[in-house]
Amino acid sequence: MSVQERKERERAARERLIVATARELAEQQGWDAVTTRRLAERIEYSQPVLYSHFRGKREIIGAVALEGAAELAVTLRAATAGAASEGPRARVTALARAYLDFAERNPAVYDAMFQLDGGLAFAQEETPEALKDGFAALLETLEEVAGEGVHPGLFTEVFWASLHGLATLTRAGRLPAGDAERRAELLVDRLAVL
Amino acid sequence: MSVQERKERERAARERLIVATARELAEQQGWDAVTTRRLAERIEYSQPVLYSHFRGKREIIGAVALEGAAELAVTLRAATAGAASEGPRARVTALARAYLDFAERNPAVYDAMFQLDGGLAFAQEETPEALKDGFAALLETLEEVAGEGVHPGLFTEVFWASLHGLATLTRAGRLPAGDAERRAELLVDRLAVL
DNA sequence: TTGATTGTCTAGCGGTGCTAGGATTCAGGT
DNA sequence: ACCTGAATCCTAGCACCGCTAGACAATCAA
Repeated sequence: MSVQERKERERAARERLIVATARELAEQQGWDAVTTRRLAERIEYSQPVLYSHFRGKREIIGAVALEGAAELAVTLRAATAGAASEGPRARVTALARAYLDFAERNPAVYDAMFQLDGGLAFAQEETPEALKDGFAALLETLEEVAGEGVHPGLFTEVFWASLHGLATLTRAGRLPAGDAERRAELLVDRLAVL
Repeated sequence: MSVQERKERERAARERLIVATARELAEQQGWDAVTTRRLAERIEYSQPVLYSHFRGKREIIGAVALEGAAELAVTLRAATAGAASEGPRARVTALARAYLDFAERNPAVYDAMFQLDGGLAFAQEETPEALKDGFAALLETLEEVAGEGVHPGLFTEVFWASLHGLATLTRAGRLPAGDAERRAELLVDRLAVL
């Protein structure tokens, strides 16, 4: 029994290594640079080993996305908890800032989650828990500022989409980088009902 | 002279053919299916011909993006002009609807403009006119609902980013498809100052 | 010790964007 | 009408991609 368990541990460790290496490489040089060859070389195994853990590159992206979603949820909750005693407005501002900050600091992970195809299901039954939890973290803070007669889930979707638009357009150079903070403020001011 | 002119006309026609074919292929089967080989085959020339018109695939995407930007500007102006006499609120709603509708109807073109790398400059001096004009079309309608003391350009950026977020997340399956209309309404309600 | 199972690798397939260099066509001068 | 040089276009090939078949070595059960 113990031998099997050790093997399973080693296998799990290698899988974590693959995901961590893919993420690292993507953050360093972009997802285009994450090829199966390079990835295999970095983990010091041959290419086919990757396929004994994941169906393909897309599933590796998906794994990075899940990891990122869990981190994002933690980050958002920490940010709103930090502003817990300062009223709803401060909480929402902190939430928006934390979200945009996460997207800026982890562009490759953010892409894996929301831009690339990681083969994950969204907004459905079979959506992975980590993703649902990320959305839940948003909802927890936003439901109190949704406004009367507005469905909190719907409001969260709109708020999230707006943040997502800001994050992606800013990072893709479609919006001037300097005014990011002012845009976020304006968004919070208008969307949140205080 | 006339010979040279004819050649130049033919060359321009072929360039239009390349862009139109790339766009068509992208809308039919996605940008992944737009390979230099397939594209060359469809226009009935060999691959290297593409490179006598464009530096590479990225520039072809850029050309499609410019075409799309011009169309988007026309579409948006037509939509707001159609609601010209119905007050600012109707105009903004028409604008938002037209934008989201464009993104939904022309996903490949929309991707070329805002998701993919077409090698274009944004929000800068050397930004192509078509892109500036697209932004101008948004601004024309939105500046009157920016609210007092809010810079119209900044407000337009925020509004645009929000629409962009809705468009991309919806199309990528990250948001449930059914409630698109309600989300758009909520967004307009909150952002526009009437 | 043997035989089967598991794990890993080498080698290779069909595809990608892109380009060097040769063949062909054609305009313009004699 | 013919030659010549330039412009045009294509064949063939490079290095790389994601992915996989099949050989080989290591490990375990009997």
